[in-house]
Amino acid sequence: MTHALTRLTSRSQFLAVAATRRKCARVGVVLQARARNDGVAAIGIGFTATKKIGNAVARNRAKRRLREAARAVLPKLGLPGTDYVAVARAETGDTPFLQLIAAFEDAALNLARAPHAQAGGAAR
RNA sequence: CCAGACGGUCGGACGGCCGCGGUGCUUCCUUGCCCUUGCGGCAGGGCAGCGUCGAGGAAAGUCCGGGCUCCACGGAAACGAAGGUGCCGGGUAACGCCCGGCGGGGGCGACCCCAGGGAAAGUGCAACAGAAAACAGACCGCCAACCGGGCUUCGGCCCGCGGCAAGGUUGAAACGGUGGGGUAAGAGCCCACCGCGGACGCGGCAACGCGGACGGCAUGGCAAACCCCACCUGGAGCAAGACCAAAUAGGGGCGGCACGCAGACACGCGCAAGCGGUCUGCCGUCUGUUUCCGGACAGCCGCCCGGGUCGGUCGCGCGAGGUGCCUGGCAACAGGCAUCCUAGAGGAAUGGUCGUCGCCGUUGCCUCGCGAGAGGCGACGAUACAGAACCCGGCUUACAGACCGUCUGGCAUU
RNA sequence: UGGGGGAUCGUCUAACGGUAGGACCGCUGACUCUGACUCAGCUAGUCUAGGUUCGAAUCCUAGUCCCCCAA
Repeated sequence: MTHALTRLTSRSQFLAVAATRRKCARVGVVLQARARNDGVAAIGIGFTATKKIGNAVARNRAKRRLREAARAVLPKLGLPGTDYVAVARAETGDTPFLQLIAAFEDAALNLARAPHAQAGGAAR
């Protein structure tokens, strides 16, 4: 089954995902996840690249490659109703693309195995 | 052929597969409004299909100049503060930019570099060294002609009053330089040449250049020290600004309901129960510091209005525009004609990936050649700087490489 | 995006345009049986590149990096 992808844009959305502390780092990508628990099945995805990656050209290129990887992976392996944030790393721009996709898949599966409800409703 | 100078152009190509943004048309779905209720009209949204367009020479740094928008000011000018610019002429909407010229410096040369106004308006600065660092002065020195004194072997010697600024030393810099005359020794004291200043003449729009009577050396340096002079500048910035406009809270208005308890009444309506009215006491909150006393507010629901946040729309792509030709001009540039319309995103599109090729470097093999080398095939590596964010004119900085034109120096050949 | 400020030994700081000074740290030596304290000495710096000036940490220009403010 596949689900529609919606883009995360605002700072508050990124902070909400980061606040769950659920992340998985692989070569070329750090993936964060947060279950929204709002009944909407769509998968949210946001991309970010820090200045450590390089200049604007390098940052945009890293985000574009992550978008392509997310488009290939998340409709199959992403959990419905979950927001993901993909963080670019220094090697994102020149990792072979198949390797980048494999890393993305591995990270998505790893986050899917972890206890789901606890991570999302963690407002303590 | 080698080395170099200047100006300009480009800055990977093609093809699969999968995608993104704008826009036009079409089918379908959908929201709101309007009515003449119809596969109606208007405005908008969405999926899909087809067509079409989609980063740069610096998009960068944000160092200048403008457009545009809002704010301030009645208009204009002058003065002042603060900041900036600074040879002359021209170009430009404007500029700290560009072009041409002048002056100074560098290079054999093509050519390159220079914040390059004023130091006789004033204030100030120059460590150390040195006698002295800017109204000159005299440390080491030089002199013994004049005046005075002393000694004397009668040649002269010494001292004082003095004269001098040539020589020495230091320094980044020492009050013109060289030579000769002159003198007691000296000194532009005199002369020649050089340097400097320079009335005036000539050329040039001007900066300035050429000549130069005469002067007799004056006016040392620093203004990217303060400063003086001339000229320029109101402030903020598209996150400017304009419009539409949730939920919640609060403001204003209208309507409806509610408007406590007890007591009294000769009040109104009603047959009555009762409802309302007036008065007194009590109760809630706030307030005048407290009491007394006085004042104010009272709750709920619905609708409307204006402000306004999240959000959205516009601003936002026809312009000091590009290209070609002609005309004027040394040029920057200007004018005319023709022709073209060419990105508009919003965490931010213009790509991701694969293949083939090109280009460059290293290297291996083969062929040709006496040789320098040339060609072919392959392997590996590299393929730059960098992403519009309101727009335009400049400057600055970054950049693998490729190409074109003009010119200079050298070598060879004719 | 716009505005403002800064850069000096490893760290924190001084320095009218004239030899870059101090404190802490580090190292060496002395003192001590040893360590600490103390004393003496040493090492080490003007962000980068140009320019003005006789001379630049200082003045000017360009660049690099950092910090702060508004939204």
